[in-house]
Amino acid sequence: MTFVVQKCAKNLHNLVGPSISCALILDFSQSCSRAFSSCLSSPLESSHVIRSGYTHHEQQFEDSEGLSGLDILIARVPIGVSDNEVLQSLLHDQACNSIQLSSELVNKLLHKFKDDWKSALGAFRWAGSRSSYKHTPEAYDMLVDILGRMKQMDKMKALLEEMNQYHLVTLNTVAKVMRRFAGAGKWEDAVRTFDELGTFGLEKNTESMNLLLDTLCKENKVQQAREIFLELKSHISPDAYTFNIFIHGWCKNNFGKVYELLDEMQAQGCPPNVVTFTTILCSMAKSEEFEEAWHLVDRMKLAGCKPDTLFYNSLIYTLGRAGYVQEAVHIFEVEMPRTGANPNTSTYNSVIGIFCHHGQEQVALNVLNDMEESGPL
DNA sequence: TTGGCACGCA
Repeated sequence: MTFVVQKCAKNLHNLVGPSISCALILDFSQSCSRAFSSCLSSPLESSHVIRSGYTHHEQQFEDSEGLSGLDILIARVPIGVSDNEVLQSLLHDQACNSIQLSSELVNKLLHKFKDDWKSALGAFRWAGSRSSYKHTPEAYDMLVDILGRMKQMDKMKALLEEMNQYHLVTLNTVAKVMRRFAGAGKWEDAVRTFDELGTFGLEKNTESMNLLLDTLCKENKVQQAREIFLELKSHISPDAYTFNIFIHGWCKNNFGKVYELLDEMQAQGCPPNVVTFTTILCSMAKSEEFEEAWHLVDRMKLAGCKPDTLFYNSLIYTLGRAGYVQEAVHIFEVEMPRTGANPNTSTYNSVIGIFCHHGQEQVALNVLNDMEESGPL
């Protein structure tokens, strides 16, 4: 929701100037808030709502008891001390120890401290020490992610071992651990984690292999991913996901390899699908390789691959960037309805952006009106 | 488990 509001705010600002757009933005974002009020239950979205100034929604959808408990806890966590000091401080705090804990409250607490691993870990240990409370697997996963993001790799590994003792490690946990290792420049540790999957009671199969390969490719270790894949492929068969992960990886630095892989996919009986083509098209548009992009679109048509909304979004964006306004509009107004691909928020935003960029403010406003009346909200 | 969005900030 916040994205829609911000984007529309920007578009409106461009269209009608700051003073008028403020009123429109307020009105529009409030209608968005109402439309999305039923979705406002996660901590992330709630905090966005507060920042936007719509505190009444927050209060409406929070458990009032939970909120006050959360407020007390946050206020009682000392700043700038070790995780153990946080734990000790909370243990000796009467107000905290009379709070009724719930998994929702603990999740919100961890979310609040997502950028402060000492507070997160201290508060997590305190909650876990309460006799009537047992941590959920989700809370463990959140803490794993926080520690990894803050580059506390040893603490993250220790927590993983602790989870393993309680049989709480899932593929989701391992995925977070591998991503955080790779993000910290320790891709070998990510591979090691995959190798040790069996010790967590998990299987090395196509799904878990894809997770590892995706992690490596997203960290620009495509060549390493490729070598690992060549070793694994005799035991684990690849699928369309596997190939598209590599397509994405090579798209960031090597179109030659992308074309090689397209041929390989065909040869291996795993032909390129709409995800494959969308990935490549996006990448070509970003590097302004428009001629290549049109060839790719032709290739997709020849392959009989059915376009979907995300593909059209990418195509509209590409046409817009190449200056083909009429062609982009044609896709939006004719091709998408014809093929039954429903426009989503991004589709509208792209079209509005193209008109704004070409000085056609009134047309952009008309599209915005359509969006409010019959759009994807 | 594959294709995502936008913003502001440093």
